[in-house]
Formats: sequence, structure tokens, C-alpha cells
Amino acid sequence: MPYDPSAFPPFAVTVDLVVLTVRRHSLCALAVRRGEPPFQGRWALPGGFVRADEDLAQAAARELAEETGLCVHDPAAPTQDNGAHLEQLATYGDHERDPRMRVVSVAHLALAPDLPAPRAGGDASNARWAPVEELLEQAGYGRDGEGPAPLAFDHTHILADGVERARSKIEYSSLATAFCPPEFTVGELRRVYEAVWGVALDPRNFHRKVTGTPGFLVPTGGTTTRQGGRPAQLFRAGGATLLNPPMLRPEV
Amino acid sequence: MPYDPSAFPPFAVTVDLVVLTVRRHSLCALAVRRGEPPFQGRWALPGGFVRADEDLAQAAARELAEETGLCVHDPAAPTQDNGAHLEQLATYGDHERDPRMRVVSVAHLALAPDLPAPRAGGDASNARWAPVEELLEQAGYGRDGEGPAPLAFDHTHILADGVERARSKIEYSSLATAFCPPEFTVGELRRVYEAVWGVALDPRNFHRKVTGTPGFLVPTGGTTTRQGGRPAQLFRAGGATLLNPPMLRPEV
DNA sequence: CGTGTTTATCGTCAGGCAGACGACTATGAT
DNA sequence: ATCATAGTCGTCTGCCTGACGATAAACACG
Repeated sequence: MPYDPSAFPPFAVTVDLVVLTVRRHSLCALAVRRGEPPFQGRWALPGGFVRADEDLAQAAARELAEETGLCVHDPAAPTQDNGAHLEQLATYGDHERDPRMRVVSVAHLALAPDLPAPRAGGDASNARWAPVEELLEQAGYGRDGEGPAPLAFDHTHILADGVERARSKIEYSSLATAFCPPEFTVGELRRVYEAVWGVALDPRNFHRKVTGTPGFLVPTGGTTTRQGGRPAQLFRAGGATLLNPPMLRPEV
Repeated sequence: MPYDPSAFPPFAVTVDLVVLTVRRHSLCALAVRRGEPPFQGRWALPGGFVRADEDLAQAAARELAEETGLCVHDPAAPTQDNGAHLEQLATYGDHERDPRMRVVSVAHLALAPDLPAPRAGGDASNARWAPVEELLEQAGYGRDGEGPAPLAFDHTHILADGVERARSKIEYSSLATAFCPPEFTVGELRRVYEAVWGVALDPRNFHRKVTGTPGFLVPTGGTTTRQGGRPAQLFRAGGATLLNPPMLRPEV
């Protein structure tokens, strides 16, 4: 079959973002309110069209900066502050996922420390951090008036995939540190694992495990009592990205 | 910013396939020869445009069937013969990856047992199983005449990602059975691991591990001597998809 | 028909890691 | 001073893995 420029249909390509953070001991995702049809007024994942001269990762980083002010953590400069982890998640292109036209969305997963008050174009009422449990549960309520509406489009599905990716990836990588400020304690890191997995972990075994894994944590020498109790050592993320052996998530 | 249908640039969307199999103790990928520019005459991954009324997974399954005759293994009917595993791999959309136009390619990973002689539109000389080692090594040779040319476009990169996905996924899932015929022996399964990882495994420890993992293997009652030596028990893949604890890949 | 080769399968043993949990330490709150 | 809160260090036991010896059942060959 010879090449024919008219042989393929045109698509719109967007990036959607699953931005996760840990606030008050629970895993939260960034949601923005849609200002236009379809799904006007409903909550959705942040995202937007990929521009003609942009790579996919660039577009995702641009959207992330627009929505949160976060810069993407450059792996080449790991000491940089205020950086978020960003990676491609999956691509969603069912042919009727957007009623307007044929849209393929390349979803990305971002992990951020808990700091920024959300802003969507400067309007705080149109962006919020919502517990993922709440956002995912809403998919069960189809009837009007029974709790808030689920996310627009197939965003509930995308969010579920992103959460599952984060849950499994902190098992075998040092990605949980992306949820922490630049300096953090072992207890703070443990609370990240507990929030993401939704389980309680033994503080003593956790401490032994993370401090015994070479390259995971680097002590800074300082201590803090910001969590109360006995002062805790402060650490930075070490260079290791893959944990071997992995952290074990307690089954069910 | 209000919705404007002319505000987004049009993209072409394709699916590309990393089809892996194990032949003669080595991991091989399907390559097809390009019949048209750009990269005319060069080897590439199979793939094609997504049609207007097709979902992404449908398009990938269609391309797979066109190139190999394989049907996608339906998880709902696990006893089905001649089925291949198919999953989305990642999406590649750098803005100059195709010199003709803006193309976003949703790459998929397929794992198939060793049976089919490749065919591309009925022409066997335009499709082949090539050892992945060979295909990936060629990326190092930029000079003309120094071995065959590397794959077209960014397909070497896509192939490397697919191989890495397969290598890591057989650690913690039962996916290695997708490389095997419907009934297989422990030794045949071990040779799959050895080919994909490129290492030698201890037959005794491997046997203990796979037969001791509940749900991984189901004995069929039969035996075979097709590998020579003492007759070996035949197994089918069990229902378990996640292996816990995982198979351990020997380091380096 | 024995003998060697090949592959499969079972057993043993030592080391390492994880879960359960006791004990002690250093802060702030009352 | 006492208590509550968190952090840190140890111990013990069971399980899993890697290393490797030993046996079993087929085929090839003289």
C-alpha cells in the first residue's frame, strides 16, 4: 500500500496529569473544575493540548507548571528544590472518549511534596487537592444528588491507573522521596508509604529497612522535632533509584 | 481560554509493535522492511495508522494479526490456543520523530510463542525474527558498511523499552508463559527466562521456585521427552498473574 | 545389552531478610 | 515531675534463596 497523506484521520493529542501529593496522612490528587463543555462545571484532571512544536514530556511539564507552579525535577540536578517527579503513565484513545472529536490523551504521573496551594489560572476555587479515595469512590455513584459527580471523561480510570502506578512503584524505587521535602525524617517517609498504601507499618522495621538500604537515604547531619517527640535525624534522597530488595507492601 | 476547535494542531496517530518471541535460546523481535520513504528499505517495527473508528488496543491487535496471524489472548478465555499477550508499552511523540508530519506513536508490546514463520503481506523476505541483541547493537554502528543499519525512526529506542519491560515483567508476573506453547515443561519455561534475561539459572532452584508458587503452574498429567532426557511433566499456565514473592533475576 | 549423555526432580544446608515485638532515649506538654 | 509522643537499637524466629549433592528416567551408541 503506497503512502497516501490522506489515508490517516487527524487526531487531537492532549496531555492529562495525575498529580499526587500527601496531605494530612492521605493521598491526594489535583483536580480542576472544567469551565466549558463538555462536562462543564465538573471536576477533571488538569491537562491540555499538545502544541505543534512540543514534545510530549515538554507539554506535560508545561501543564504541570501552569497548574501548580512546580518545576520538573531534573534527574541530572538532584539537589534542586521544589522539583516534582514526572513520568509518562499511559495513553487513552478510545474512539468515543471525547464527544467533540477524536482525542488521544497521553496521561502523565507527577509526584509532588505537600506545599503548594493549588491555583488554576489564579482562581483557587477552580482547583483543589482531593483525597483519591474520595475521587475514586464517586465513580460508584451514578444517581444525581448522591454525593459529588465523578470526574469528567475517563479521568476516573486514568486516576486509578496513576494511583496504582504510584503504589507499586514506591515498592521497588526510591520514588516515595518525591513526596517529601528536600530534607525529611524516616518517620515522615514512613507516613508517605502509609498514606500511599493505606496501611500501617511498623516504625522499627521500617527504620531498619530504609536506613539499611545503601544509597536510599543520606544523612544531612541535622535533626528536627517538627513531628514532636524525640528529635529525628534528617536525610536527603540518595542517588539510588532502584531498591533491591524492594520494600514489601503488606498484603491486603 | 474558551474552546476553539482550531486551537489545536492535527496529529497522525500510529501504533507500533514490539513483538517478542524466543527462538533457539535467544530473544527475538519481529522486524519488517519498509517499502516506502522515509527509511525505505530499512528494517522497522511493524505498525500502522490508527483508524478513525478504532480504539488503540483494537488497532494494535489488528496490526498484530496482519503481521503474524496471531490472535490476542483474551484474559477471559485463558485456554485459547495460539494467543499472544498484548499490552500498551509507551507513547513516543517527539516533534521531529517523523520527517513527513507530526506523528504520535502508541507502542505496544506483544509476547508470542515460537511458531509462526513471519509474513508481511505474504512476502517473507520483508519480515523476519531478529535477535534483539543484534537489533540493539546496530544502533552503535553509525558508519556505512559496518554491519546492517539500525532500525528506522526511533524504533531502536522503542524496542529497547519493550525488551526492558519484558525483562522486568517476567520477574513479578507469570508473563513468561506467554512465550510458551499451551503445554510446556519446567525446563522449557526456564529456557524462556534464560533467553529473556540472558543468564543461566540453576535448574533445581528454578524447579523448586516455580512449582512451589501457588497458581503459577497447573500440571496437566502428561509428560513429554521432546527436550530429550528424562520425561518431564507438562504444565499449563495457572490463573495467577502476579508472582509473590517474585522470581529473582541474578544481578548483572 | 551395558554405558554414557542428557534432562528432570528431590534433598540438604547455610546465610540473609522480614515480621513481631521488647527496651531505651530524647523531646514537649501538663 | 510526670506523661505522651516519636525515634532508635536489638533480639528472635521463620521463610526464602543460592549452592550443590544425589537419584531417576529416557535416548544414543557401541
